[in-house]
Amino acid sequence: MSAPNIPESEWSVMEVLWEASPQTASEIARTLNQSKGWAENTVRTFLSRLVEKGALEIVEKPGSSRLYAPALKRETFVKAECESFLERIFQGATKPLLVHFASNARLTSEEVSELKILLDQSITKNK
Amino acid sequence: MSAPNIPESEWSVMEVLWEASPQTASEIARTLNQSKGWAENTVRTFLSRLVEKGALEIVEKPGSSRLYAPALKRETFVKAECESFLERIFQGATKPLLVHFASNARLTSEEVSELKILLDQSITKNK
DNA sequence: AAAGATTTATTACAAATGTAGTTGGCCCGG
DNA sequence: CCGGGCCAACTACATTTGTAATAAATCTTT
Repeated sequence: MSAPNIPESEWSVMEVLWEASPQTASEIARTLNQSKGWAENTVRTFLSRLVEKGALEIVEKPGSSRLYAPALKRETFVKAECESFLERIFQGATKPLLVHFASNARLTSEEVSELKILLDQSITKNK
Repeated sequence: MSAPNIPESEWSVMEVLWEASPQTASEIARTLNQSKGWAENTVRTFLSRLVEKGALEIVEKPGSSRLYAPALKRETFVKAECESFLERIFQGATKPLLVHFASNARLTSEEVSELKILLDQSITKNK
């Protein structure tokens, strides 16, 4: 099961749960009311949609409110989003993307060193 | 005027015009029919929507078909898309983004050298 | 000028997204 | 046992996106 496609507002809901889970709907709603000003029912709608899409799981707690938790790791979603972004904007070519972001980055020299190591490792580990 | 938000299919239309412009609707439609299988009217719909959004300009040619051309450079759109992506997925932090893509990249050593130079330049040019 | 071809404009319509409101149960404190 | 609250389910409704079809205007060619 790969990561389903998730629109922006639902993504915000996921973030809350990746931060801490499981949580009840009203906990999540409270958080998002603060950060986004969304009404409780709005959040509940997003929760349902996310469950339908298989992005969230419900933990039924007999006798008390349900708990929601991510069905997939953030990693997985990030990977999917990155791929589609790369495809969409840079025609799948990683280098121009790196050029773009590297040109606009503000990095410390430690960060740069770290990235250089990664780059070296990425040298044609093409076989 | 910053870049309007453009959905995926409209983006494809833009790509055609960034490749070569100006072009008539039917030329564009022919191209996209080949690459995407879209009907001529579909393409014409996207063209109108893009004009409304201010992403395309019409060059009226008295006595012959109109020509369409991008109102903004691809660059500008790419920049906007990149920013929102960075924000959305990496909370605005460029380094993790670079790490992600660098880790998955397949690059030649020339490309790596080039990128290293860019990285060096990005070292705290913070003042 | 009439018919056909081509362009442009208008309209359609379903699915997805953003943003809730309303209704029906169930539990708790009087 | 009754009224409030909270939770879950269902319904609502405007916009945007994807995907055109149809109608109207225009140009072109006998």
